[in-house]
Amino acid sequence: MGITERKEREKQEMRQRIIDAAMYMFLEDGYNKTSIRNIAEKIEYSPATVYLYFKDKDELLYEVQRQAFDKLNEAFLHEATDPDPWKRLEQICISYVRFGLANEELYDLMFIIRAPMNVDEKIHETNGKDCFGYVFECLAECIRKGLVRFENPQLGMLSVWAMGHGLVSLQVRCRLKVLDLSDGDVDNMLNNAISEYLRQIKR
Amino acid sequence: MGITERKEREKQEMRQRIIDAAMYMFLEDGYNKTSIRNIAEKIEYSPATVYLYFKDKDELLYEVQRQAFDKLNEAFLHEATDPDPWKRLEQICISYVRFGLANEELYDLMFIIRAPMNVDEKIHETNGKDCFGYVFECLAECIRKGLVRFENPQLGMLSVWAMGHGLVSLQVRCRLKVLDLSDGDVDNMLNNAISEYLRQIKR
DNA sequence: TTTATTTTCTGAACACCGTTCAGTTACTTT
DNA sequence: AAAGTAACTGAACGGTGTTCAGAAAATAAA
Repeated sequence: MGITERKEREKQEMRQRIIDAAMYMFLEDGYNKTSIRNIAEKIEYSPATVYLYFKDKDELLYEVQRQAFDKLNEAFLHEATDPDPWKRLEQICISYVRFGLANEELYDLMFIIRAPMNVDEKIHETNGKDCFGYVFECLAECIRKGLVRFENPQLGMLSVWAMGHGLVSLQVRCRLKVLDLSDGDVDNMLNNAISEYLRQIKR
Repeated sequence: MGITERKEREKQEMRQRIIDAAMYMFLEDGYNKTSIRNIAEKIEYSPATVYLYFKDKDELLYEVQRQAFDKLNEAFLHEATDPDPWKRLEQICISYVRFGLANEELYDLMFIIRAPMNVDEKIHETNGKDCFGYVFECLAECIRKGLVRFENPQLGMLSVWAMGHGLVSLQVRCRLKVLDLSDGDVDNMLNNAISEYLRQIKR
């Protein structure tokens, strides 16, 4: 009988509607300023209903995060496709920084926010794994072909990621104001910094 | 008459007592989990009293942050004193990362947390300015003496800072779990990453 | 010393938050 | 139509940052 299937489908649809509303609100106001009540209001349900589909706010955030990582992965698959691994690495770095600066709230809940990483150990084995793998594979190939001044791919990965994340997160959290630059100059500076770094790690 | 002076002194003492309690609680439980009520309880005053000395929670955080930056500056003045600017830069980087990893909650409210940077534009002109200046001066000297593969001191500053901050903040916010390393290995990896980076920017 | 004034402090409240649960409503099965 | 199940909600709990009228304490004036 198709009735249970329809029910299941409806359940998933409801779940997705909540996720979409959460995504919308998180992007609009950020994670902390968005309440379950806000999300419930947006989909015209009671706040309690949200808890029939998600254990708590963190689990909801986790689902939004998953979709955010899909979005970053998509960016990689569109903007970082050069067959030459070194050029691809360059594209990845530029793509990563661009993504972070263009989607500050999304970047925040992917890489900065505290919450969801404490939910469950196994979350790290899924969320963001594709993105990580894509970069790691590229970097490993660069190392194998001697295109880069790293020997250990894990160490290289850490270094590249730290630079990208450092640039984005300092900007996203307004710490670059001490540099006393105009808005356009900051963007330039960030791009220059990533280019400079790439030049430095190139063999 | 010394009575107004004593009053003023007492007011400052009270202020400091609140700051100390806040610092203690922030370090213990982090900024978000610490409430004004907790802080008030610690000093055995009513929550409302806190608001006689601080406009809001952010202003209180701002004062704690100021003392945190003093602490980092002290670390620099103790651990990064080599007369050779390049060696001093190395010491600064190592000192910075060590400080971040050893004082996660402090690092959090200095460089990661969102709140206090929105309080007032002029805050950035004071908090952390000393630390920033210390690093900047050192880097500028390195550039003047051609010890480093940078030309623009601002760009170099951004790069060095981004790397240091990237390493610390990824670790502090548990994003390095994807690397699948044991705790000791992470520490090693972070140290190696900073050494590797220094090698790469050295002329 | 007693009264008046100023300073310091607090209890209670406001509007929010995440979360739970008894009880209502809507749907499905008999 | 009645019984049973699934979906939903109103109201509450204990928490949050913050405000404010009024109590308490310290100082000044009489």
